[in-house]
Amino acid sequence: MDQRHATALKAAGMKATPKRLAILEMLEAEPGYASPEELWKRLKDRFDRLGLPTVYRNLEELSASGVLSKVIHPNRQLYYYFCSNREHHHHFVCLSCRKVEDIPACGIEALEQEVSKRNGGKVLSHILQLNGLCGGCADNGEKR
Amino acid sequence: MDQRHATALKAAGMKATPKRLAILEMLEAEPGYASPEELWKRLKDRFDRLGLPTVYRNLEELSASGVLSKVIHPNRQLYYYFCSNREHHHHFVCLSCRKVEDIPACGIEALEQEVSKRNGGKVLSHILQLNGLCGGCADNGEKR
DNA sequence: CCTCTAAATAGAAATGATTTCGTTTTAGAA
DNA sequence: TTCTAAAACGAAATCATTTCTATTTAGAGG
Ligand SMILES: [Mn+2]
Ligand SMILES: [Mn+2]
Ligand SMILES: [Zn+2]
Ligand SMILES: [Zn+2]
Repeated sequence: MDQRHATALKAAGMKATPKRLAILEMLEAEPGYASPEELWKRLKDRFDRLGLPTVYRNLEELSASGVLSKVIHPNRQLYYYFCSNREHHHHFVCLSCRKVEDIPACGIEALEQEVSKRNGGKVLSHILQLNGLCGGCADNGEKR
Repeated sequence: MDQRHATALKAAGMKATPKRLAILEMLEAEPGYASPEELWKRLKDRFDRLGLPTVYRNLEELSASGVLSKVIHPNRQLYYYFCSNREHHHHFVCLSCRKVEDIPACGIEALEQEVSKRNGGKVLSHILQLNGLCGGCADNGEKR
């Protein structure tokens, strides 16, 4: 049992079930993001029974509680990844190999202030994602 | 017939059909974003026949050619809006009243360079969106 | 260790936004 | 006016995601 993940789950107010731990282990081992169905196919060998809705539900709950992160993908399907960096930061996502890399800083704070000042609005959240090709994929002619 | 929109369509290599012009007129009059079905319901009175797939198709094509913009919405459904500012810029989207406001500048360029330099990757596109409540909605206690 | 209960899961079925497809209509070039 | 590729129709399909009800289980409390 991975104590780190069990602790993270408890901190999020969630029970540390074997299936949740398995999902976290699998996504942590992954360098990039994965879809619910992919994770399900790879995990269901390790359990007598594992429903696809359970994977969907847990990924969403884990994402909502901040244990996992969700990708905003052009195809509008759901993908999740694991990032242990608790600081506020953003990610570079490779659309070819799915690798997710940290972006150390962003100038969002200035933008938020600008919005508040100019329009009187309130920024509740922001999305900043760079899409492209990572070093490896840019070298090959790959695309997509 | 709105010559500006007809010209924009021609510039995008698309035929200036009455339905496309109607979609553009309606979205331009809108202060915020709208869903395909909403637009369809409001437009089909003005045409003997107007199919929902036609609205979906045109919105997607207009978005792909840059005449319209697409919202990245938390509920993962499709929404589009019209913005005549041809400069590269981003938007503040109110999740309550759907208003879309321009964000004059962003610090993305520095980030892109950082990514290219550090990881050797190539940024093909980026998503930057601030979600929240606009001035009017922040005043009332509204949410959602 | 037991007990107990709210939380988690199973799995079949439903959902519904979006897309597909074969046919018909039309914009606009010639 | 003619002609053709593009656009639109609209019923049907798609399929990722969610819902629902019954069953199981994590873990708090004793
Ligand atoms: Mn990260
Ligand atoms: Mn704009
Ligand atoms: Zn890559
Ligand atoms: Zn608002």
